[in-house]
Amino acid sequence: MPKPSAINHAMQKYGEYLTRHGLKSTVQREIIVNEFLRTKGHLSADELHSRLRVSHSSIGLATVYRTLKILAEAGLAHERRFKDGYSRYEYTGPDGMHHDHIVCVGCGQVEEFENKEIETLQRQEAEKRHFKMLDHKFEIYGICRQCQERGGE
Amino acid sequence: MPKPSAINHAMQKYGEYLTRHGLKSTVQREIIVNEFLRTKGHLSADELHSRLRVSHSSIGLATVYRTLKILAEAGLAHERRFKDGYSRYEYTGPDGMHHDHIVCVGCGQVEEFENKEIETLQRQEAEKRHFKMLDHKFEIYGICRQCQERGGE
DNA sequence: TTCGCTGCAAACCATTTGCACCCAT
DNA sequence: ATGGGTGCAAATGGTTTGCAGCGAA
Repeated sequence: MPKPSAINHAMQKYGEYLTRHGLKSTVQREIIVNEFLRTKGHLSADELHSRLRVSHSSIGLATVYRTLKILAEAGLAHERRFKDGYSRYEYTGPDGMHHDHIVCVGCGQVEEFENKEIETLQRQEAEKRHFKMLDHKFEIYGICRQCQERGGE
Repeated sequence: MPKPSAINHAMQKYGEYLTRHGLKSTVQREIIVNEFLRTKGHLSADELHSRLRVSHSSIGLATVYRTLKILAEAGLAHERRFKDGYSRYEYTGPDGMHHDHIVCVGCGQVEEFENKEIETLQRQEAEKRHFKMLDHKFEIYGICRQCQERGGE
C-alpha cells in the first residue's frame, strides 16, 4: 500500500483535474479513486468493481470504467494491456515514475522492474525525433523459471 | 517491400511450421501470407482483408484472423496493440530482429526505431529473472513535432 | 477417406453509451 | 436550477467460434 503522503498528493492532483475540467466530485468517484490508489498492482475495471462490491454494492461497473478513464487522463493511472484481453490500470506513485513489466506467457505472472539506463535511452530516442514524450510502455514476454522447469509444450 | 530472399525465407519457415503442427497448406493461406509478407507496416486483420478483397473477394475475414494467428505463432508476425483498439501485425524480417515504436497520440503516426543498447539491457533484465525471453514490446507515446507546432491540448 | 480448412453467420465479451433520474455546485 | 453523474440495460465492435460443406494429404 502506498504511503499516505503519496495518496494525499494523488487525491490533490485528482481534485485539481476535476476542477480544471468542470467535472464534479461525487461519493462514488471518491470511493473508487480511494480504493484504486491504495491497491497495489494491475487492476482491471472488473476487479476493482468486485472489490468495491463488498462494501459498496450499488456502484455500477460503468462508473468504474468512467472513473478509471478520468484517472488515466489526469495522469494518475497508466493503462496497460497485457495478453488476457483486459485493460489494466496501475497507480504509479507521485513522481510519475513507472516501472516496466516482464510477463510470463505460461502462467501469466507479471514481474516489475526499473532500469534507469533504459529510461534514459528512451528519452534520447524521443528527443532525437522531436517528440514530446508523455508515456511509455515496455513489456518483455517470456517463460518464467517455474514454467520452464514444469516443462512446456 | 522486403527483399525477395527475405520473403522466401519466411515462406519456408511458414511451411515448416505448418508441417510440424499437422496443418495444411491452402490457397487462401498462401494468398494471405504472401500479401502480409510483402506489405510493410502495421496491418490489422481488417486492413489486410480489405487489401485482398480487391483481387480475391471470396476470402473471409475469419480466415484472415486465423492465418494471422498462425503467423504470430510461427514467429513471423509480431502482434502490436497501439491505442486504436485494433490488433496490428507486423512482419519483422528473417532475422527475427524487431524495432520499437514511437507513437504520436495527436495524429496517430507511428515511427520506428532500433536501439541495440536497449535490446541488450532488456535481455539482461530477462536473464536476471531467469526468464526465457520470447518477445518484447516497447512503445513510446508522445506528441510529434507537427502536432506540437499545430498547438492543441 | 481422413481431418483440417473455409465462409458465413451467430456468439463472445470487454467496453461504451442512451436514458431517466439524482445530486453537487 | 443547471448540467454533469449514476446505474441499468442495451448497444458496440473487434475477434472468435459452430457448422456444413470443401479440399489437401
